[in-house]
Amino acid sequence: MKIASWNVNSLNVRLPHLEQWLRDAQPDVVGIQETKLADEKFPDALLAGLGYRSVFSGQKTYNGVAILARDRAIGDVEVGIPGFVDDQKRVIAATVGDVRVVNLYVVNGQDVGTEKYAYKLRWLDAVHDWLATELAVHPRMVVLGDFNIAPDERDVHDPAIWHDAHILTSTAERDGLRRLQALGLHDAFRLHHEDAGIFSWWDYRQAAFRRNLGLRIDLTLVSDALRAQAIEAGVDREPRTWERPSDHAPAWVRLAL
DNA sequence: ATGGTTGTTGCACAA
Repeated sequence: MKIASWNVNSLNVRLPHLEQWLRDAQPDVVGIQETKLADEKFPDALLAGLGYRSVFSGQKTYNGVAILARDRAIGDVEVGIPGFVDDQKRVIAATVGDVRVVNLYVVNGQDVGTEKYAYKLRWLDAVHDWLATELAVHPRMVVLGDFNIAPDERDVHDPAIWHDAHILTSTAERDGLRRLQALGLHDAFRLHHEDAGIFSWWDYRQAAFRRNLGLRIDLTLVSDALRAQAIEAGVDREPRTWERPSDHAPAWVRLAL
């Protein structure tokens, strides 16, 4: 069972890339972020034609998340963080087979010290408390998404720029991610790779992709109960080479299920 | 990064 996460940065623009990538990569489950589509505009019929059921929670212009699944029903769909009032559509969870899939579009946070940064930290706290209770109900869980946090120095191209006072790498953000991991959620990529310099996002500016000036901020976390079954993980750089790409590449994990 | 690029019921703002 191959499970992937991809921030498509507008599903309207990237739908041809998504179609191509579904054919190439053959994922069983995909969490999509930044669809930027209201629910009535979501291309569920088109995706069904490609063999994927979909559930989604979106809004125009910003945010928007979805879960796609092939050959398996999608059940128990939950949208948002219970008890956390938020107009921004950043969270969707559902059960696929016997795996609980939680798809997160983590707040970017703009800059350390801003109001958006404070919202990011509050939001991470709320996700932490929610997932702590969810894991008790659904021990077989994959939490994936655009985390907008690079876990450690191996996940940034230049630690002198991306340091403890910088957005996406600040100490408080990394502590927030570590608290999630401490619930028993393991970065599947790091279960199989120790190397630095494997990234999932490259800024559109400064020819960052060509120069591999990136960060690894798109993650697939597997719960304790699934850890031994996470047999392979990686980032698929290829869609980032295509014409008019998303700034993110798909991150994936393969479970022996 | 005082820079730069992409996306949007766009023309400023989010990333």
